Amino acid sequence: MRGGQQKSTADAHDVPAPSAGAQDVQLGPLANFIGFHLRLAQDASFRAFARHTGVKGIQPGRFAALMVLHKNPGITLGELGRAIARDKSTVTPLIQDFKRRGLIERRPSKSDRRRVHLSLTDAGESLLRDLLHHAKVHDRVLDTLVGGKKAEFIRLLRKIYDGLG
Amino acid sequence: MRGGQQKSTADAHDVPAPSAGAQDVQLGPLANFIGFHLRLAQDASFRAFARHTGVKGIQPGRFAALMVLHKNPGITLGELGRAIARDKSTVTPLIQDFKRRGLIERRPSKSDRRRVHLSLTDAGESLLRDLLHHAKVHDRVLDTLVGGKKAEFIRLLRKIYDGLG
DNA sequence: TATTGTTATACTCTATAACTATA
DNA sequence: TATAGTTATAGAGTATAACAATA
Repeated sequence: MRGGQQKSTADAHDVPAPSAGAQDVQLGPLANFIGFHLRLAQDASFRAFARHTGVKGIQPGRFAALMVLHKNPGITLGELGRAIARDKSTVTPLIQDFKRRGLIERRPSKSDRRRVHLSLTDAGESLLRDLLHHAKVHDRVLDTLVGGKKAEFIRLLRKIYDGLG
Repeated sequence: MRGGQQKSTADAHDVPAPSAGAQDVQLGPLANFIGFHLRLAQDASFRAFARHTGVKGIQPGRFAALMVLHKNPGITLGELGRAIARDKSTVTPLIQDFKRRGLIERRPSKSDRRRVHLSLTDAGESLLRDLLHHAKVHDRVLDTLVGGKKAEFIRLLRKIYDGLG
């Protein structure tokens, strides 16, 4: 949360864990709000993921973008933005950064010269594979925490973002 | 979430909904990652909440801080930071903003003159009640989406942030 | 020496608006 | 007129480090 996010937490002191030291703090109605717990869980998940991959300077949002590029070679900037729910003006600098790092190729469309088709380079694919490994390790921890309820849990999460969209 | 969030979305054009227009986009392993869905759900929830309360310039993080202040009058800045999992240097400007808006009172501790005890003013309590109303409306939507699985769902979210902390 | 809170600073993510070039 | 992408700019949220006051 994507928010707002934070700097590289990979080598940071020790970022306070959500709810750490909050034992003696009263939460009131908050404790019964799905949105509140959703925020804490996402925050924790983000930080944990960043501990794995932050070293590479790639955070969850970037990772998702790379994955979309991998699975949809030739996608345009606008399509990518819609896929990851970000404005095109947010996607442009992201793409520029990827380009600067040699992770993607830009191929101008022949049929519509306004468009640019994007795809991962070998370096991009390689980095993605590496990130995927870390992401799997990370998500295995989440899997363990969620236990046998994973399918149900994802179904509910999906209902939330489909329902609120 | 993380991290970084966005500007007041209350009166914005129409913020792209997560996964909107992503129908034809392939997600690959992402589709099976809890962390990915968690991020989308939190993003959607955040935006929906901001649609309700963004007008007041209060977003989920602020709301949570106000609630903690309400339920724990006299709490210190550091304690508040630990409760909402944010560094003290993040909390200071937050508190200053609350103060500027007349939402809180600062009472220097007698026993330890480094500390400052914080509590909501009448205006702060009033705003909180108002926000609480909006939050309830918002969370009722989430409740509906999640259906009878709410307790289980919150339990899993809590396991995630407790387990990753 | 250690802790509380402030300040200075910097970085990431995000968006709106205005623009260029195409269509 | 409408759309794809860029640029300029701004704001929110976050953190690290250095600091002053106090313990």
